Amino acid sequence: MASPVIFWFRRDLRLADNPALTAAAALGRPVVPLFIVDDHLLAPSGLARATYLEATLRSLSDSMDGALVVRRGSPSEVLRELAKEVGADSVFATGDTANYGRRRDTQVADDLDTVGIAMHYVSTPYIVAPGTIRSKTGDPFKVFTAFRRVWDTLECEAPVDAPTVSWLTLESEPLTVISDSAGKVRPAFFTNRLPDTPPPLPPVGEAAAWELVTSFHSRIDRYDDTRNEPGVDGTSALSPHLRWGTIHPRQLVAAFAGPGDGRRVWISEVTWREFYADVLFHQPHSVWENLQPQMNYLQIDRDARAVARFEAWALGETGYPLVDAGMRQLLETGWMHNRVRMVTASFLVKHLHLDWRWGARWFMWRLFDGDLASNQHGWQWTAGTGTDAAPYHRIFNPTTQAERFDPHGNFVTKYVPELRGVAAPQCLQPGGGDGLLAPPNYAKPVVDAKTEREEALRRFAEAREVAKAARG
DNA sequence: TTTTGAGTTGTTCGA
DNA sequence: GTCGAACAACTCAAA
Repeated sequence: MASPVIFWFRRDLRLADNPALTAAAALGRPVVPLFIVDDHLLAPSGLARATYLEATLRSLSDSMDGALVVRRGSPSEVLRELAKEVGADSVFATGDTANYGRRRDTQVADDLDTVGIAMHYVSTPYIVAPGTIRSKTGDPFKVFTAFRRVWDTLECEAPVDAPTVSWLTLESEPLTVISDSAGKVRPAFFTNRLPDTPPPLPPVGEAAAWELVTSFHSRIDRYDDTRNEPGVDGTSALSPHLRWGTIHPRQLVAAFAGPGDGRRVWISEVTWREFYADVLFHQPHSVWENLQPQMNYLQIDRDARAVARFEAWALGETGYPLVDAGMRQLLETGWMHNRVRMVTASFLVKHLHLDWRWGARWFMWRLFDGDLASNQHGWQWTAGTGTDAAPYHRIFNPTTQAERFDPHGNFVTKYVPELRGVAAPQCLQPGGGDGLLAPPNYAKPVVDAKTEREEALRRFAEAREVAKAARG
Protein backbone atom coordinates (compact mmCIF):
# COMPACT_ATOMS: atom_id res chain seq x y z
CA MET A 1 0.00 0.00 0.00
CA ALA A 2 1.20 3.50 -0.82
CA SER A 3 2.29 5.49 2.21
CA PRO A 4 -0.56 7.70 3.42
CA VAL A 5 -0.62 11.47 3.74
CA ILE A 6 -1.97 13.34 6.76
CA PHE A 7 -4.64 16.00 6.42
CA TRP A 8 -4.67 18.32 9.40
CA PHE A 9 -8.11 19.98 9.86
CA ARG A 10 -8.11 23.29 11.71
CA ARG A 11 -10.69 25.92 10.80
CA ASP A 12 -11.68 24.35 7.47
CA LEU A 13 -14.06 21.68 8.74
CA ARG A 14 -15.55 20.70 5.39
CA LEU A 15 -14.88 18.38 2.47
CA ALA A 16 -16.22 20.49 -0.42
CA ASP A 17 -14.15 23.35 -1.82
CA ASN A 18 -11.24 22.61 0.45
CA PRO A 19 -8.22 23.21 -1.81
CA ALA A 20 -5.76 21.81 0.72
CA LEU A 21 -7.73 18.59 0.99
CA THR A 22 -8.06 18.42 -2.78
CA ALA A 23 -4.29 18.80 -3.06
CA ALA A 24 -3.73 16.01 -0.53
CA ALA A 25 -6.21 13.72 -2.27
CA ALA A 26 -4.60 14.41 -5.64
CA LEU A 27 -1.58 12.37 -4.57
CA GLY A 28 -3.79 9.31 -4.88
CA ARG A 29 -2.76 7.90 -1.53
CA PRO A 30 -4.83 7.12 1.56
CA VAL A 31 -5.47 10.16 3.74
CA VAL A 32 -5.42 10.24 7.53
CA PRO A 33 -7.88 12.97 8.62
CA LEU A 34 -6.55 14.53 11.81
CA PHE A 35 -7.72 17.09 14.34
CA ILE A 36 -5.31 18.16 17.07
CA VAL A 37 -6.69 19.24 20.43
CA ASP A 38 -4.33 22.08 21.32
CA ASP A 39 -4.70 23.29 24.90
CA HIS A 40 -3.20 26.62 23.90
CA LEU A 41 -6.38 27.34 21.98
CA LEU A 42 -8.92 25.44 24.03
CA ALA A 43 -8.05 26.31 27.62
CA PRO A 44 -9.10 29.99 27.25
CA SER A 45 -12.19 29.07 25.21
CA GLY A 46 -15.64 29.03 26.75
CA LEU A 47 -17.83 25.97 26.57
CA ALA A 48 -20.05 27.58 23.94
CA ARG A 49 -17.21 27.64 21.48
CA ALA A 50 -15.92 24.22 22.49
CA THR A 51 -19.24 22.41 22.21
CA TYR A 52 -19.84 23.96 18.81
CA LEU A 53 -16.45 22.78 17.64
CA GLU A 54 -16.98 19.34 19.08
CA ALA A 55 -20.34 18.91 17.38
CA THR A 56 -18.98 20.19 14.09
CA LEU A 57 -16.12 17.70 14.24
CA ARG A 58 -18.59 14.93 14.96
CA SER A 59 -20.52 15.91 11.87
CA LEU A 60 -17.31 16.07 9.84
CA SER A 61 -16.24 12.66 11.06
CA ASP A 62 -19.65 11.21 10.19
CA SER A 63 -19.21 12.48 6.64
CA MET A 64 -15.97 10.46 6.49
CA ASP A 65 -17.54 7.27 7.86
CA GLY A 66 -16.20 8.07 11.30
CA ALA A 67 -12.60 8.25 10.16
CA LEU A 68 -11.58 11.45 11.96
CA VAL A 69 -8.54 10.94 14.18
CA VAL A 70 -8.42 13.14 17.26
CA ARG A 71 -5.16 13.52 19.15
CA ARG A 72 -4.28 15.84 22.00
CA GLY A 73 -0.96 17.61 22.45
CA SER A 74 1.46 19.97 20.80
CA PRO A 75 0.90 20.01 17.02
CA SER A 76 4.56 19.31 16.19
CA GLU A 77 4.74 16.30 18.45
CA VAL A 78 1.38 14.88 17.45
CA LEU A 79 2.21 15.20 13.76
CA ARG A 80 5.66 13.67 14.15
CA GLU A 81 4.32 10.70 16.09
CA LEU A 82 1.42 10.13 13.75
CA ALA A 83 3.65 10.38 10.67
CA LYS A 84 5.98 7.80 12.19
CA GLU A 85 3.04 5.57 13.13
CA VAL A 86 1.65 5.42 9.58
CA GLY A 87 4.82 6.08 7.57
CA ALA A 88 3.64 9.41 6.15
CA ASP A 89 6.12 11.84 4.67
CA SER A 90 3.82 14.77 4.03
CA VAL A 91 1.12 16.74 5.81
CA PHE A 92 -1.47 19.07 4.25
CA ALA A 93 -3.43 21.87 5.90
CA THR A 94 -5.20 25.08 5.05
CA GLY A 95 -3.09 28.13 5.86
CA ASP A 96 -3.83 30.11 9.01
CA THR A 97 -2.98 33.79 9.09
CA ALA A 98 -4.07 34.81 12.59
CA ASN A 99 -1.61 35.44 15.40
CA TYR A 100 -1.07 32.14 17.17
CA GLY A 101 -1.84 30.04 14.13
CA ARG A 102 0.79 31.81 12.07
CA ARG A 103 3.55 31.31 14.63
CA ARG A 104 2.47 27.73 15.21
CA ASP A 105 2.45 26.90 11.51
CA THR A 106 5.93 28.25 10.91
CA GLN A 107 7.24 26.30 13.90
CA VAL A 108 5.49 23.10 12.84
CA ALA A 109 6.86 23.32 9.29
CA ASP A 110 10.39 23.78 10.68
CA ASP A 111 10.02 20.95 13.18
CA LEU A 112 8.70 18.52 10.58
CA ASP A 113 11.36 19.52 8.11
CA THR A 114 14.09 18.37 10.51
CA VAL A 115 12.66 14.84 10.44
CA GLY A 116 12.11 14.80 6.70
CA ILE A 117 8.37 15.43 6.63
CA ALA A 118 7.03 18.02 4.21
CA MET A 119 4.36 20.40 5.56
CA HIS A 120 2.12 21.89 2.85
CA TYR A 121 -0.11 24.86 3.59
CA VAL A 122 -2.65 25.44 0.83
CA SER A 123 -5.13 28.35 0.57
CA THR A 124 -6.64 30.25 3.52
CA PRO A 125 -10.08 30.70 5.08
CA TYR A 126 -10.43 33.84 2.95
CA ILE A 127 -11.10 34.68 -0.68
CA VAL A 128 -8.07 36.94 -0.77
CA ALA A 129 -5.22 35.78 1.46
CA PRO A 130 -4.59 38.32 4.24
CA GLY A 131 -1.50 40.38 3.45
CA THR A 132 -2.12 40.29 -0.30
CA ILE A 133 -3.87 43.60 -0.91
CA ARG A 134 -1.75 46.74 -0.89
CA SER A 135 -2.28 50.39 -1.69
CA LYS A 136 -0.42 52.05 -4.54
CA THR A 137 2.37 52.97 -2.16
CA GLY A 138 2.72 49.33 -1.16
CA ASP A 139 1.35 49.79 2.33
CA PRO A 140 -1.60 47.86 3.71
CA PHE A 141 -4.89 49.71 3.72
CA LYS A 142 -6.07 51.13 6.99
CA VAL A 143 -9.62 51.99 6.00
CA PHE A 144 -12.27 49.63 4.73
CA THR A 145 -13.53 51.42 1.64
CA ALA A 146 -10.13 51.68 0.00
CA PHE A 147 -9.50 48.01 0.77
CA ARG A 148 -12.83 47.02 -0.71
CA ARG A 149 -12.26 48.96 -3.92
CA VAL A 150 -9.23 46.78 -4.61
CA TRP A 151 -10.82 43.59 -3.24
CA ASP A 152 -13.76 44.05 -5.63
CA THR A 153 -11.44 44.04 -8.63
CA LEU A 154 -9.85 40.70 -7.74
CA GLU A 155 -11.24 37.52 -9.15
CA CYS A 156 -12.87 35.05 -6.78
CA GLU A 157 -11.89 31.50 -7.67
CA ALA A 158 -14.68 29.07 -8.47
CA PRO A 159 -15.43 26.51 -5.76
CA VAL A 160 -14.37 22.91 -6.31
CA ASP A 161 -16.27 19.76 -5.36
CA ALA A 162 -15.26 17.42 -2.56
CA PRO A 163 -12.51 15.07 -3.72
CA THR A 164 -12.77 11.31 -3.65
CA VAL A 165 -10.66 10.22 -0.72
CA SER A 166 -9.67 6.88 0.70
CA TRP A 167 -9.72 7.62 4.43
CA LEU A 168 -7.38 5.74 6.68
CA THR A 169 -8.62 5.52 10.22
CA LEU A 170 -6.62 4.92 13.35
CA GLU A 171 -6.96 4.95 17.07
CA SER A 172 -8.46 8.22 18.24
CA GLU A 173 -9.33 10.06 21.40
CA PRO A 174 -13.07 10.55 21.88
CA LEU A 175 -14.37 13.90 20.65
CA THR A 176 -15.48 14.79 24.17
CA VAL A 177 -11.84 15.57 24.92
CA ILE A 178 -12.58 18.95 23.32
CA SER A 179 -15.22 20.18 25.73
CA ASP A 180 -13.27 18.51 28.56
CA SER A 181 -10.21 20.61 27.67
CA ALA A 182 -12.07 23.91 27.36
CA GLY A 183 -12.70 26.68 29.85
CA LYS A 184 -9.69 26.06 32.08
CA VAL A 185 -8.41 29.63 31.83
CA ARG A 186 -11.22 31.95 32.86
CA PRO A 187 -11.31 35.68 32.14
CA ALA A 188 -10.10 37.84 35.03
CA PHE A 189 -13.49 39.52 35.39
CA PHE A 190 -15.36 36.25 35.74
CA THR A 191 -17.78 36.27 38.68
CA ASN A 192 -19.80 33.45 40.18
CA ARG A 193 -23.01 34.64 38.60
CA LEU A 194 -21.69 34.39 35.05
CA PRO A 195 -22.67 31.01 33.64
CA ASP A 196 -20.41 28.71 31.71
CA THR A 197 -23.08 26.31 30.56
CA PRO A 198 -23.15 26.15 26.79
CA PRO A 199 -26.22 27.40 24.90
CA PRO A 200 -28.17 24.79 22.93
CA LEU A 201 -26.47 24.11 19.62
CA PRO A 202 -27.97 25.11 16.28
CA PRO A 203 -27.65 22.59 13.45
CA VAL A 204 -23.93 22.22 12.70
CA GLY A 205 -21.79 20.86 9.91
CA GLU A 206 -21.47 21.22 6.19
CA ALA A 207 -25.02 20.13 5.30
CA ALA A 208 -26.50 22.54 7.86
CA ALA A 209 -24.51 25.39 6.33
CA TRP A 210 -26.00 24.63 2.93
CA GLU A 211 -29.50 24.56 4.39
CA LEU A 212 -28.89 28.09 5.63
CA VAL A 213 -27.71 29.08 2.15
CA THR A 214 -30.88 27.67 0.62
CA SER A 215 -33.08 29.43 3.12
CA PHE A 216 -31.22 32.73 2.71
CA HIS A 217 -31.82 32.75 -1.05
CA SER A 218 -35.38 33.91 -0.41
CA ARG A 219 -34.25 36.74 1.90
CA ILE A 220 -30.95 38.09 0.57
CA ASP A 221 -32.58 40.53 -1.85
CA ARG A 222 -34.15 42.30 1.12
CA TYR A 223 -30.95 42.10 3.20
CA ASP A 224 -30.05 45.77 2.74
CA ASP A 225 -33.37 46.72 4.38
CA THR A 226 -33.87 43.99 6.94
CA ARG A 227 -30.35 43.36 8.21
CA ASN A 228 -30.60 46.09 10.83
CA GLU A 229 -33.70 44.80 12.54
CA PRO A 230 -32.90 42.19 15.16
CA GLY A 231 -36.56 41.18 15.46
CA VAL A 232 -36.65 40.23 11.77
CA ASP A 233 -35.02 37.13 10.31
CA GLY A 234 -33.03 39.23 7.86
CA THR A 235 -29.51 37.85 8.21
CA SER A 236 -28.00 34.62 6.94
CA ALA A 237 -26.86 33.26 10.34
CA LEU A 238 -23.88 31.77 8.49
CA SER A 239 -21.24 33.36 10.73
CA PRO A 240 -20.44 30.25 12.83
CA HIS A 241 -19.99 28.27 9.62
CA LEU A 242 -17.58 30.85 8.25
CA ARG A 243 -15.74 30.81 11.55
CA TRP A 244 -15.19 27.06 11.56
CA GLY A 245 -14.95 26.66 7.83
CA THR A 246 -17.93 24.37 7.32
CA ILE A 247 -18.41 26.69 4.37
CA HIS A 248 -15.93 28.95 2.56
CA PRO A 249 -16.71 32.53 1.50
CA ARG A 250 -15.79 31.50 -2.05
CA GLN A 251 -18.76 29.15 -2.06
CA LEU A 252 -21.02 31.90 -0.73
CA VAL A 253 -19.95 34.47 -3.30
CA ALA A 254 -20.70 31.88 -5.98
CA ALA A 255 -24.04 30.93 -4.41
CA PHE A 256 -25.24 34.51 -4.02
CA ALA A 257 -23.86 36.04 -7.21
CA GLY A 258 -26.23 38.41 -8.92
CA PRO A 259 -27.46 41.98 -9.11
CA GLY A 260 -29.20 44.01 -6.46
CA ASP A 261 -28.48 45.98 -3.32
CA GLY A 262 -29.24 43.07 -1.00
CA ARG A 263 -26.55 40.90 -2.52
CA ARG A 264 -24.11 43.76 -2.87
CA VAL A 265 -24.45 44.76 0.78
CA TRP A 266 -24.21 41.15 1.96
CA ILE A 267 -21.01 40.52 0.00
CA SER A 268 -19.58 43.69 1.47
CA GLU A 269 -20.08 42.14 4.93
CA VAL A 270 -17.96 39.23 3.71
CA THR A 271 -15.41 41.82 2.60
CA TRP A 272 -15.37 43.25 6.13
CA ARG A 273 -14.35 39.83 7.37
CA GLU A 274 -11.51 39.83 4.84
CA PHE A 275 -10.48 43.38 5.77
CA TYR A 276 -10.26 42.64 9.47
CA ALA A 277 -8.19 39.53 8.80
CA ASP A 278 -5.87 41.71 6.73
CA VAL A 279 -5.56 44.29 9.52
CA LEU A 280 -4.76 41.53 12.00
CA PHE A 281 -2.18 40.07 9.65
CA HIS A 282 -0.29 43.36 9.55
CA GLN A 283 -0.93 44.41 13.14
CA PRO A 284 -1.15 41.32 15.33
CA HIS A 285 -0.93 43.43 18.48
CA SER A 286 -4.38 44.84 17.70
CA VAL A 287 -5.90 41.78 19.34
CA TRP A 288 -5.51 43.36 22.76
CA GLU A 289 -3.96 46.79 22.12
CA ASN A 290 -5.63 49.96 20.91
CA LEU A 291 -4.98 50.60 17.25
CA GLN A 292 -5.04 54.29 18.13
CA PRO A 293 -2.34 54.66 20.78
CA GLN A 294 -3.68 57.97 22.04
CA MET A 295 -6.66 56.07 23.36
CA ASN A 296 -4.32 54.44 25.87
CA TYR A 297 -4.90 57.63 27.84
CA LEU A 298 -8.64 57.05 28.10
CA GLN A 299 -9.83 56.80 31.67
CA ILE A 300 -11.36 53.35 32.19
CA ASP A 301 -13.17 52.10 35.28
CA ARG A 302 -11.79 48.91 36.78
CA ASP A 303 -12.89 49.08 40.42
CA ALA A 304 -15.42 46.90 42.24
CA ARG A 305 -18.32 48.97 40.94
CA ALA A 306 -17.03 48.47 37.41
CA VAL A 307 -16.99 44.70 37.91
CA ALA A 308 -20.57 44.84 39.21
CA ARG A 309 -21.63 46.86 36.19
CA PHE A 310 -19.87 44.47 33.88
CA GLU A 311 -21.76 41.60 35.46
CA ALA A 312 -25.07 43.42 34.99
CA TRP A 313 -24.16 44.01 31.35
CA ALA A 314 -23.13 40.41 30.70
CA LEU A 315 -26.27 39.02 32.34
CA GLY A 316 -28.62 41.42 30.56
CA GLU A 317 -29.64 43.30 33.71
CA THR A 318 -28.79 46.90 32.83
CA GLY A 319 -32.38 48.09 32.67
CA TYR A 320 -31.89 49.15 29.04
CA PRO A 321 -34.18 46.82 27.09
CA LEU A 322 -32.28 46.54 23.81
CA VAL A 323 -28.96 46.06 25.61
CA ASP A 324 -30.44 43.43 27.90
CA ALA A 325 -32.20 41.61 25.07
CA GLY A 326 -28.95 41.43 23.12
CA MET A 327 -26.90 40.18 26.04
CA ARG A 328 -29.50 37.55 26.85
CA GLN A 329 -29.62 36.50 23.21
CA LEU A 330 -25.87 35.92 23.48
CA LEU A 331 -26.26 33.96 26.72
CA GLU A 332 -29.13 31.85 25.50
CA THR A 333 -28.21 31.24 21.88
CA GLY A 334 -24.43 31.74 21.46
CA TRP A 335 -25.09 34.36 18.78
CA MET A 336 -26.10 38.02 18.66
CA HIS A 337 -27.52 40.14 15.87
CA ASN A 338 -24.89 42.53 14.51
CA ARG A 339 -26.88 45.69 15.10
CA VAL A 340 -27.24 44.68 18.73
CA ARG A 341 -23.55 43.78 19.00
CA MET A 342 -22.82 47.42 18.20
CA VAL A 343 -25.40 48.74 20.66
CA THR A 344 -24.30 46.51 23.55
CA ALA A 345 -20.61 47.16 22.85
CA SER A 346 -21.15 50.91 22.68
CA PHE A 347 -23.06 50.77 25.97
CA LEU A 348 -20.20 48.94 27.69
CA VAL A 349 -17.57 51.40 26.50
CA LYS A 350 -19.43 54.71 26.40
CA HIS A 351 -22.07 54.39 29.12
CA LEU A 352 -20.40 52.05 31.60
CA HIS A 353 -16.83 53.32 30.90
CA LEU A 354 -15.44 49.79 30.92
CA ASP A 355 -12.57 48.31 28.93
CA TRP A 356 -13.50 47.09 25.45
CA ARG A 357 -11.18 44.12 26.07
CA TRP A 358 -13.50 42.84 28.81
CA GLY A 359 -16.44 42.97 26.44
CA ALA A 360 -14.48 41.41 23.60
CA ARG A 361 -13.33 38.60 25.86
CA TRP A 362 -16.89 37.92 27.02
CA PHE A 363 -18.13 37.85 23.43
CA MET A 364 -15.41 35.37 22.50
CA TRP A 365 -16.33 33.30 25.54
CA ARG A 366 -19.99 32.99 24.55
CA LEU A 367 -20.13 33.26 20.76
CA PHE A 368 -20.30 30.24 18.50
CA ASP A 369 -18.93 32.43 15.71
CA GLY A 370 -16.24 34.17 17.80
CA ASP A 371 -13.54 35.11 15.31
CA LEU A 372 -10.48 36.88 16.66
CA ALA A 373 -10.05 39.37 13.81
CA SER A 374 -13.72 40.28 13.35
CA ASN A 375 -14.53 40.35 17.05
CA GLN A 376 -11.57 42.39 18.28
CA HIS A 377 -11.70 44.88 15.43
CA GLY A 378 -15.45 45.22 15.64
CA TRP A 379 -14.99 46.10 19.30
CA GLN A 380 -12.20 48.54 18.50
CA TRP A 381 -14.41 50.21 15.93
CA THR A 382 -17.21 50.67 18.44
CA ALA A 383 -14.83 51.73 21.19
CA GLY A 384 -13.35 54.43 18.98
CA THR A 385 -9.88 52.92 19.27
CA GLY A 386 -9.71 51.30 15.82
CA THR A 387 -7.82 52.43 12.76
CA ASP A 388 -10.96 53.69 11.06
CA ALA A 389 -12.45 54.75 14.35
CA ALA A 390 -15.84 56.33 14.62
CA PRO A 391 -15.63 59.89 15.87
CA TYR A 392 -15.92 59.63 19.61
CA HIS A 393 -18.98 61.81 19.82
CA ARG A 394 -20.83 59.10 17.91
CA ILE A 395 -22.41 57.33 20.84
CA PHE A 396 -25.29 54.95 20.31
CA ASN A 397 -28.37 55.88 22.31
CA PRO A 398 -29.73 52.50 23.43
CA THR A 399 -33.32 53.79 23.51
CA THR A 400 -33.23 55.55 20.14
CA GLN A 401 -31.66 52.46 18.58
CA ALA A 402 -34.48 50.33 19.98
CA GLU A 403 -37.12 52.72 18.62
CA ARG A 404 -35.49 52.75 15.19
CA PHE A 405 -34.66 49.10 14.77
CA ASP A 406 -37.12 47.25 17.01
CA PRO A 407 -40.12 49.58 16.83
CA HIS A 408 -42.68 46.95 17.80
CA GLY A 409 -40.52 45.49 20.55
CA ASN A 410 -40.49 42.03 18.96
CA PHE A 411 -36.83 41.46 19.74
CA VAL A 412 -36.86 43.06 23.16
CA THR A 413 -39.85 41.09 24.42
CA LYS A 414 -38.53 37.85 22.95
CA TYR A 415 -35.45 37.89 25.16
CA VAL A 416 -36.64 39.95 28.12
CA PRO A 417 -39.78 38.19 29.38
CA GLU A 418 -40.27 40.79 32.13
CA LEU A 419 -41.29 43.22 29.38
CA ARG A 420 -43.85 41.01 27.70
CA GLY A 421 -46.90 42.68 29.18
CA VAL A 422 -45.69 46.11 28.11
CA ALA A 423 -46.52 47.46 24.65
CA ALA A 424 -44.08 49.38 22.45
CA PRO A 425 -42.85 52.03 22.74
CA GLN A 426 -42.95 51.78 26.56
CA CYS A 427 -41.15 48.42 26.54
CA LEU A 428 -38.23 50.05 24.71
CA GLN A 429 -37.63 52.63 27.43
CA PRO A 430 -35.10 52.36 30.29
CA GLY A 431 -36.58 50.26 33.08
CA GLY A 432 -39.39 49.25 30.75
CA GLY A 433 -41.14 52.61 30.98
CA ASP A 434 -42.06 55.15 33.60
CA GLY A 435 -44.00 54.98 36.81
CA LEU A 436 -46.94 52.62 36.99
CA LEU A 437 -46.27 51.30 33.48
CA ALA A 438 -42.86 49.93 34.45
CA PRO A 439 -42.83 46.18 35.04
CA PRO A 440 -41.89 45.75 38.71
CA ASN A 441 -39.65 42.73 38.15
CA TYR A 442 -37.51 44.34 35.45
CA ALA A 443 -34.12 45.84 36.31
CA LYS A 444 -33.91 49.56 37.08
CA PRO A 445 -31.38 51.33 34.83
CA VAL A 446 -27.84 50.83 36.17
CA VAL A 447 -26.81 54.26 34.91
CA ASP A 448 -28.44 57.35 33.44
CA ALA A 449 -27.59 57.22 29.75
CA LYS A 450 -27.63 60.99 29.24
CA THR A 451 -25.29 61.63 32.16
CA GLU A 452 -22.87 58.89 31.16
CA ARG A 453 -22.87 59.99 27.53
CA GLU A 454 -21.60 63.37 28.66
CA GLU A 455 -19.07 61.70 30.93
CA ALA A 456 -17.81 59.60 28.00
CA LEU A 457 -17.43 62.71 25.84
CA ARG A 458 -15.47 64.33 28.64
CA ARG A 459 -13.17 61.32 29.01
CA PHE A 460 -12.53 61.01 25.28
CA ALA A 461 -11.74 64.70 24.98
CA GLU A 462 -9.43 64.39 27.96
CA ALA A 463 -7.63 61.40 26.44
CA ARG A 464 -6.95 63.36 23.27
CA GLU A 465 -5.66 66.33 25.21
CA VAL A 466 -3.37 64.22 27.37
CA ALA A 467 -2.10 62.36 24.30
CA LYS A 468 -1.46 65.65 22.53
CA ALA A 469 0.44 67.02 25.52
CA ALA A 470 2.46 63.79 25.77
CA ARG A 471 3.44 64.08 22.10
CA GLY A 472 4.28 67.76 22.22
C1' DT B 1 5.51 67.57 -1.03
C1' DT B 2 1.15 69.38 -0.96
C1' DT B 3 -3.48 69.15 -1.83
C1' DT B 4 -7.88 67.19 -1.99
C1' DG B 5 -11.75 64.38 -1.07
C1' DA B 6 -13.40 61.01 1.74
C1' DG B 7 -14.24 58.32 5.88
C1' DT B 8 -20.15 51.59 7.69
C1' DT B 9 -23.25 51.50 11.01
C1' DG B 10 -25.03 58.35 15.24
C1' DT B 11 -27.14 61.89 18.31
C1' DT B 12 -28.71 66.24 19.63
C1' DC B 13 -30.23 70.73 19.04
C1' DG B 14 -32.73 74.31 17.14
C1' DA B 15 -35.23 76.29 13.38
C1' DG C 1 -42.63 65.91 12.95
C1' DT C 2 -38.76 67.07 9.86
C1' DC C 3 -34.52 68.75 8.42
C1' DG C 4 -29.85 70.50 8.44
C1' DA C 5 -26.03 71.67 11.10
C1' DA C 6 -22.86 70.79 14.69
C1' DC C 7 -20.24 67.63 17.06
C1' DA C 8 -13.94 68.04 16.52
C1' DA C 9 -10.72 67.66 13.91
C1' DC C 10 -7.88 63.73 12.30
C1' DT C 11 -6.10 60.20 9.13
C1' DC C 12 -5.99 57.91 4.98
C1' DA C 13 -5.04 57.31 0.01
C1' DA C 14 -4.38 59.00 -4.34
C1' DA C 15 -3.39 62.65 -7.47
